[in-house]
Amino acid sequence: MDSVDTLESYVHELPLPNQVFFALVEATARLVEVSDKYWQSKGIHGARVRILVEIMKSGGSMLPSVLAQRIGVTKSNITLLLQPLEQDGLVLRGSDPQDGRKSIISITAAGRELLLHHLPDNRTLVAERMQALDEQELHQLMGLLTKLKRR
Amino acid sequence: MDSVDTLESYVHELPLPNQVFFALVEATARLVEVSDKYWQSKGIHGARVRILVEIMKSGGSMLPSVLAQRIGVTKSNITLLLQPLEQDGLVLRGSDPQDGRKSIISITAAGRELLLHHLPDNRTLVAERMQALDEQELHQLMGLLTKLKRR
DNA sequence: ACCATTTTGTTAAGCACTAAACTATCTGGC
DNA sequence: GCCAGATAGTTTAGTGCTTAACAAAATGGT
Repeated sequence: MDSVDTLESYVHELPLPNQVFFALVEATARLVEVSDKYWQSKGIHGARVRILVEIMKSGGSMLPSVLAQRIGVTKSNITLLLQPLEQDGLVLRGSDPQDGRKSIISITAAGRELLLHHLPDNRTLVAERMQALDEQELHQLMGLLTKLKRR
Repeated sequence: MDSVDTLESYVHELPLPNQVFFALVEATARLVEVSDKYWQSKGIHGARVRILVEIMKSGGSMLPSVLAQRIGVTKSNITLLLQPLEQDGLVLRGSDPQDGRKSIISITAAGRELLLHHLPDNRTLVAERMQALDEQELHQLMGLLTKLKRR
């Protein structure tokens, strides 16, 4: 078996772990697309919504740096994402009296309004796409993903 | 229970399908990062490797348009991805004598070389990160993902 | 045989993100 | 109390992708 045959068969005969990897990527991409398209259709920037949600989870206000870490983007990106949010009055920027470097970002009434208005629909939409799995299967999947994350 | 409490609890008490959704996104992002970092460390553009693999899967040559569809990017992106591949001599652009619009992209010996040299390592790396799951669990996960994709 | 329509690929402009360099502020060791 | 280093956030330049407008070539109905 020369190298040509080796490569040819190699790209076709995928080991199980790699098969699962590609299946994960594909399945997730489809679901993310559903969610993204929702926000897109409403003219809302999905990543900005995640900021609002994260602020809510932290009790209504938090630092840009923590925000960046939680959401998994760079601090420079957070700067760029916060600008229009502030402009649109969805978040408010305060300053930490103890530390002049820090900005305390808090969600406004308008920000909460946006979440209240759109988040349920978005989540329902995503949940609908998961209906292929029943509750027991969802728990099973959750367990496997948790295990995968832990290693 | 006023709207403030509603939103506050809402962001914390995530329904199971949405929990699973976020777990999927997170787990997949980690795995993709592993693979991406590999190509990055080798100074190779990951998306371009996917093109080479896809050409191999199609028997050594294919059209840019089909490539775009298989890989899941736009045709304009394929144009941009193919340019450096051609420049580096990893693919070759031929023309279809039957249809002057079409370009037939084929992988070169150098392209095959690149795959032979790097693909096994990359796949091993990804597979290692899946070792948290045994074979039975991998089959289980694969089954759930397939079911999820089908609907 | 001709022209409207479709298809293939490229070009141009723009968007979301990153990495690196920078500014401003704070901290700890002396 | 000072200053070297660390930390928070911004700015700038660049990357990878998309959408929209485009050019070239093929197709099909009349």
